[in-house]
Amino acid sequence: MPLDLNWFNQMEQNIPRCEVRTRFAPSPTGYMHIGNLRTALYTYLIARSYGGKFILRIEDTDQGRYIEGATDAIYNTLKKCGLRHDEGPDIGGPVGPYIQTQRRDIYTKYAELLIQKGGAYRCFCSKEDLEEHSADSSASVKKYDGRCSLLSEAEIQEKLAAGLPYVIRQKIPREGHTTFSDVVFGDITVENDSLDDNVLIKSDGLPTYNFANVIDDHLMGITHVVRGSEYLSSTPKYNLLYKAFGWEIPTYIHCPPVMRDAHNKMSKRHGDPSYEDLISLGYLSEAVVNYVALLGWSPGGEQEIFSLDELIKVFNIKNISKSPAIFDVVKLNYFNSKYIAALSPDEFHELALPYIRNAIGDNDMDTQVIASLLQNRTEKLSDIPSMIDFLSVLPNYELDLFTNKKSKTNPEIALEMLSEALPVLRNASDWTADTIHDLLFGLVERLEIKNSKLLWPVRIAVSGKSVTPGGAIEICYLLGKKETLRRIQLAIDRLS
RNA sequence: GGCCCGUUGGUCAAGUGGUUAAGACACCGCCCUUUCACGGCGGUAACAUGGGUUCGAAUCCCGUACGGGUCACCA
Repeated sequence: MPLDLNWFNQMEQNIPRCEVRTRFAPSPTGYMHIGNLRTALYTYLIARSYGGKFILRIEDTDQGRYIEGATDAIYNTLKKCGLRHDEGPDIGGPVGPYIQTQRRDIYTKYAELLIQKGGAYRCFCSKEDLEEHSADSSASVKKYDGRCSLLSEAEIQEKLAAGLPYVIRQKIPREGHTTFSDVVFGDITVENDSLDDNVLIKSDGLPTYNFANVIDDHLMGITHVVRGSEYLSSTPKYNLLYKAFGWEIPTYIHCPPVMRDAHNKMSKRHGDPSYEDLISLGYLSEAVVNYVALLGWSPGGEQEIFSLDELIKVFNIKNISKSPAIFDVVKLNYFNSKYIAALSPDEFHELALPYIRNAIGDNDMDTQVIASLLQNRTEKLSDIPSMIDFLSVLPNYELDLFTNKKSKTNPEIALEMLSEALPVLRNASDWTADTIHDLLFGLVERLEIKNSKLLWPVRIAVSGKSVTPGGAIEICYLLGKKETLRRIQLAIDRLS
């Protein structure tokens, strides 16, 4: 069947030119892991920093790994992170479709074209044949021996007529070497002999990544290919493909992996958090994005807190690191606490409220006050319940909590102080933080003591914890008069 | 195993032949403080290793070690 050259010309004419175009091309195989998110971020940043376009493409050619709903997870994550795409399956664009399974015919046609150009060939070897061939060689490397590339036209027609299933393989030159240039890693040269005749079109008719990414990147006018460094070793093959088609080679930017420790990449299997996991743990999207940007890239200066817009301004491909970076949740905590502290009181209250309710239930407490006490000491929202659980239920605390050398108190002194405080608080005319403050500080004055000598025992008695958000006064206020008096009385009873 | 790539404090990292080798997190100490935290100040801690090249190497070259990636009809 002759190829329709007009069709190819039309495809080529549709390609946008003369602007920077990048693409994020995930497979819908599950959740968005951190390495993926970072690749998406860098891809977005490169497009935006050059004033170019950021394209989303779904690579779903492996139907066996397809997971329902994964595509939505991708849209949601990109949206929440502020990585707005200019073209994609959901919003269309000039070079769609943007879902690979919908481009099936395109790949088939280009594969035929490539065969005609001598860059590919049909392979009729079955899986069993392949096993046999590799069993021949003692080496552990199983490289296809290319026997089907030697088939005569008559033999091919015969097999085709017989309805034999086949794949289309890339025809790699036996000699010479291939060099490609990567912005991060520099020039890399490999012997063509070390490359395999990989499958381009599978027997189900769908392309492999090896083929689809080259076709799509070209047809979609992608100028900067951003991807993980695991693709470094197959990039020479892609260059050979571009060369066979006579296409311009894009700029490559390979990013080093994000690791869980020195030896392993971040992975769900090891229980490492995905983006979604981090959000549900109470991390702010902006903080995650900011932190992730700094894993494998450095702005050079001393500033570390950057909004997305600021990142666009300072991002530079040249500063992407070659070596893997270990994801450090402790440092993420720091970033998150910074972002939480920078929230307006109302914003924080709104975000924290579900977590506060989780700890205090329907209790009629002033959640605005609770939030204000929490805001500058919260690393992640999910820490909140355990920080304020004492407000609803007094923990069983040890009496030696009353001992504190800086406040110069111990159980004995605590008993004395609480016995003084109880009647004073009982006589409170109303129950505001100001009133409680005045009452307790009046007592401090009367007893001629350091205020911490009184306030430490009171705080322990009403909270039952050595570490609390807020001090004695705020806690008494939140608890209400009745509960405050009950807890102090309880402490006195236990100390007596 | 072959091929490719990497290696600055515990972690993220700056550094591109001459620096007291930044900064951040973490850690430790001090100050502040009604606790913790926040904030402020200070401190401990690094160029994987052996050879070159050079007047001079974290920076350039070679080897070694260690680590990562890849070698699928997965991406």
